[in-house]
Amino acid sequence: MQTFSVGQLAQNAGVNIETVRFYEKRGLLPMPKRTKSGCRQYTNKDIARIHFIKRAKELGFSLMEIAELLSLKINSETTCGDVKKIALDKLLDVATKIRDLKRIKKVLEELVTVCNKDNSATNECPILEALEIGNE
Amino acid sequence: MQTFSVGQLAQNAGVNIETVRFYEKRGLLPMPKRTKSGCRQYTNKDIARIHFIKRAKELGFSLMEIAELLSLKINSETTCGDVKKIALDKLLDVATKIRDLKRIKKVLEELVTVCNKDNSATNECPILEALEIGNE
DNA sequence: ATACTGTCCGTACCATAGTACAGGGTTCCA
DNA sequence: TGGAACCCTGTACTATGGTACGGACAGTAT
Repeated sequence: MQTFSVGQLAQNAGVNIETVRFYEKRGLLPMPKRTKSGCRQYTNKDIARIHFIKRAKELGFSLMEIAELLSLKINSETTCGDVKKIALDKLLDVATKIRDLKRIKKVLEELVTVCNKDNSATNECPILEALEIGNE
Repeated sequence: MQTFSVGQLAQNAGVNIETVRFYEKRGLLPMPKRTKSGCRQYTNKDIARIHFIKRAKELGFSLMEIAELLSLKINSETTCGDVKKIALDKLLDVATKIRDLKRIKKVLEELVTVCNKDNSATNECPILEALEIGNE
């Protein structure tokens, strides 16, 4: 089976070498086999694992949560329901973030629309005023 | 005019005392007047300013950007257009964040829907499988 | 042989947004 | 007059997700 050095793994997986070691320290990557001279030896599984980590990060999981997911995976005593629960929690988080950002977006849009005078002094800028007045 | 100690300001504005001093260090709050004994003396304006900061944070501005907005306000040479530009930039950011999160949400929803077996071992969990297969 | 590249490890550092704490001084009230 | 409660400063620490660097080996190329 093909093996990779840490540099090759990093290249293939699209991360930094330092990041690979960082992930290892954080328990996201298993301690790899070493060559006689002590260099890390990786396989395709490790590339897949880094892809998994990147994908999970895209999905809004923190490294700690990803470590959790990966440990669930290793420890097969846990059920699919456990994983589902984590995903559901995350779904809730994401939904909340979207809701909040939409509110933010709306205010910004209103502000930008109002702010049409390009050369008025800022002490009468509607953005600042709106933010100042708009606090509860 | 009524004045407030740093503790009272923190209380009224809903932040920590340390945060008030932290904001001062970062240039978000002006250096306040001091009593003879050296205690900071704040006014309603400072409360409003912290509300402004909190509001702007809610709107997705970083402390650095907020400092920028606040300095624009003080320095009246700058125009409303400058402020508008910052807000427009932020609007773009926010729109991107919403788009990404929606994508994430969709994937999570699909995953959770698929994951209906509550007692299957994790080595056949569709979420983990989907994440592993789902990398490009 | 020696220079170059890659890897090793540990440590320190980056930004962000604070929080905590040590070791003092001040103010207030009984 | 003494203690509680507040304030002062500066520094160090938290978490997150890495990045950078120094000094030492290893393997390869010319």
